[in-house]
Amino acid sequence: MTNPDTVTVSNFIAAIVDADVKANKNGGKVMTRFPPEPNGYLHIGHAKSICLNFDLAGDFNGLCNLRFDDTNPVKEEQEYIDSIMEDVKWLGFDWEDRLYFSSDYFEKFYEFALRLIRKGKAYVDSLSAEEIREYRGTLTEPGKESPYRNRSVEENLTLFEGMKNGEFPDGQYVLRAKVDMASGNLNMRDPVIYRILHASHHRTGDAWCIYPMYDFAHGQSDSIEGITHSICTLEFEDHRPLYDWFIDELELACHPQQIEFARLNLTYTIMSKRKLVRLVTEGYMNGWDDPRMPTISGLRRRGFTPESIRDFCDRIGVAKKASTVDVALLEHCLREDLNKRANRFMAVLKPLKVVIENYPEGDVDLLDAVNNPEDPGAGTRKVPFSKVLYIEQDDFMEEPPKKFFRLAPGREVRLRYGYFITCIDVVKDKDTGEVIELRCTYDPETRGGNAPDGRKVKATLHWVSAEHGLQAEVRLYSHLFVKENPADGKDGEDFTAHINPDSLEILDNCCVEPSLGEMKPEEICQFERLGYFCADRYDCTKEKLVFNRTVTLRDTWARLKKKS
RNA sequence: UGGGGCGUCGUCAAGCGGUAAGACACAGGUUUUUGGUGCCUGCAUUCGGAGGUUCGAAUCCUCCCGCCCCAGCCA
Repeated sequence: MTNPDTVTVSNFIAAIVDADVKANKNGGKVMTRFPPEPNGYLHIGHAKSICLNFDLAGDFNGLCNLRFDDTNPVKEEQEYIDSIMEDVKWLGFDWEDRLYFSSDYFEKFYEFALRLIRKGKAYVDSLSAEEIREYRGTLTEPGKESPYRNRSVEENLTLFEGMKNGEFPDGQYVLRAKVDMASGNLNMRDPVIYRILHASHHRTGDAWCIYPMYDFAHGQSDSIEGITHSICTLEFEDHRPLYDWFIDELELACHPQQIEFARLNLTYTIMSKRKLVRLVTEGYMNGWDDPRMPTISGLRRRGFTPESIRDFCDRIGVAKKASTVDVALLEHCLREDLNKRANRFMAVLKPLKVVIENYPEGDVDLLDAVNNPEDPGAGTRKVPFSKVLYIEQDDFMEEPPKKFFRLAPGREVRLRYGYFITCIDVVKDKDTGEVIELRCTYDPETRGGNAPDGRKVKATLHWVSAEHGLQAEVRLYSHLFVKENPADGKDGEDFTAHINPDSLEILDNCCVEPSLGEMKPEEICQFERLGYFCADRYDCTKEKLVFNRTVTLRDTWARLKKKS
């Protein structure tokens, strides 16, 4: 809880709230809400909204509710409610006892509708959906009033009750607000506020067969909960006049202020729920929590920390300009967090066998390794060294280019925490010519990694003792799409055409140092020189180690290579 | 051609009439037993454009241009 006087107003919404608090609007109280529809999983765009709403409340001594906007039973499911609650909690936010559902207010909404009908501000329409569309007019032409617009209050009441009592099939009637068919704002052209839906609701079961539309539920829900600032995304800006109209016509005591901000877009991914659902149902992804998904559960499984996501949401800011944030910023926030907290280990993803010819057969040397150079408190561990090791295939080149510092024939390098070794011979497969083994010598004087004579090497390689290493599966993830904005469709292609065929590479013959055998599901770590990884939340067991690559380390060598 | 918004560095984003913050990215340098990290340096004479007001304009006015959203009985 922060003292409002010391709050740094970090965006235009906070500025509005700050001014309202200082002017003692709403008695100086602040109440916000995060209002997801349970029709899909939360993604990082929602995280922006969650952080905004909870932080706004937190910064101004207020509270933030979690409210499910569950007015459309045909699209909503309990599974989504469960996942949403889990994700919000995981992100680090707490709605305490303020878990609400729009469906809890169905009775009240019904009363509100009655009130409108009695005021002559709502009517039951017999027009079909197509007819309503035709009567609505176009962007440039005004709409026409429905012939049923002036039914008597009594007839409206009778019909609406009939709708409620299930006397009519879906689509037979709708209840519409009587606003203005000539408005330039389409939302004001007598919007439908109740439709007949003989569908079972995940919470109210079959109690209702009429359901309110978003516009007739959202603002009223806000009002009922005493929300002071109703934060939503830009596409609802056109709905604000309607939002205000309902609250005014219903003469509700609490009139929340709707404020809109631009939703988050990220490069190389998509954020639309409709598209995300397709990735899942059409089998492009292995579920909503596939580590390539921008969903909260996907990012979590990928190895992201809640702290890094919150930091990201802080840094991107809040404004009204439609924008696309470079995913590199998200990755930067991630690396910054992981660098401080991830313990380091050695893991060889694509093993190349190295035999140290002058190392005694059967000897094992337990070397000291630092767990996290950024955190002395993380301590040290022992790493076994022996005659036969694995190094990374990428760390050897038979004919090294100018700037390649790693191992090559005749060259000396350091094995991290181990010894200096020199490559004296290369063994190749007779048929394919592929390098299958390196013969090296080591310098016993360099134990730990320093030469007493002060001689330097240009590279330090990670390695794992063949005899002691553990076999592991490693899943290498990269950007889901090859195109910066897969959804722009300007090339006439469906967004699925831009899925990165290499977004997942599974390596099942990796060799990792013994201490990694202790990793618990979801535990994060760094594989030195490679990246940050986590033990897969579901698949990693003692018997079968499975690691997900969360993000690579910044790799200046890779960039150099790419340039040339 | 209706209504509602938005245009400040490659990408986000401060700025609110007194002479363009910051972050990411990028480019150099430095440190380093991770080509990681850290540290240092550089990176908008200019704010979509054109006029105008003013001693002074990204900030005020006018016109123009561009982009986004809206014609679900979705949210």
